[in-house]
Amino acid sequence: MTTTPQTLLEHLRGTIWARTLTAPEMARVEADCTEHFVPKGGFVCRKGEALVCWIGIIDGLVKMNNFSPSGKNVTFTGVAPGGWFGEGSLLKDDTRKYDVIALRDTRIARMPRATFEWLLENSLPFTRFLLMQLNERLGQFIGQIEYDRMLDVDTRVARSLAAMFNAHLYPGIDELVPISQEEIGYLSGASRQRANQALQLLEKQGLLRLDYGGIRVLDLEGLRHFEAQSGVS
DNA sequence: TCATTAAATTGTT
DNA sequence: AACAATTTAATGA
Repeated sequence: MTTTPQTLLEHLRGTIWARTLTAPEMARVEADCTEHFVPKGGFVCRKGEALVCWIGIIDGLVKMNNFSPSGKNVTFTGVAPGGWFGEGSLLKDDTRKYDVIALRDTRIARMPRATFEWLLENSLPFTRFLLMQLNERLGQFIGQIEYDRMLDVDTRVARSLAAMFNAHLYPGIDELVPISQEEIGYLSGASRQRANQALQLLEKQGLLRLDYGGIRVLDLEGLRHFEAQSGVS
């Protein structure tokens, strides 16, 4: 089983955006990126911190705590191995708008801001990747604003998983993500029991399959558009 | 290689 | 939250 990338370099070469870079561009990325370890429960970065890096997840799992301007709306977004985040604040030359917390022991990669901006100016495919990712996030937020019944745990679980797989699935990586149901509970703000219940519902609908220690996504679109059903059909 | 044990994860109450 | 059942990982013969 090839579950986790072993080295920083291997991971960088396996990401979606890296595959579109030229050799010289890739060489600089590999030279500039550094690897860091964050223990379970630790902060990858905190709200209000100065922005210095674009951060990617090599191994482990983190959650982003996003606060809406109104202050109360706390939305959990998980980032799985292969996902990168922080570009929004980097582009706006702003401080971070959220806390990022490791749900388990996690290894992260940090790309210095200068490298990020250099890529942005020199690589069109990289820019295109960022546009796609920003658009995905925007769609998430709109969805959460539009439906005020986002209280449905089933829906939240489905959306959380779909969001993680957007970044993870494309390059033909495994559709199996090693994440325990307890961690899914953390991500969607529910108890483990409730997460289990939601997952079983989603499995019944053929959107995913439950494995020991992991989830296998069968229908990403279905997950993304899943809505809780009020009645029996 | 196979059997036993321990640890982690999951399903249920 | 607590319990039982199941799966994986680890250990030793």
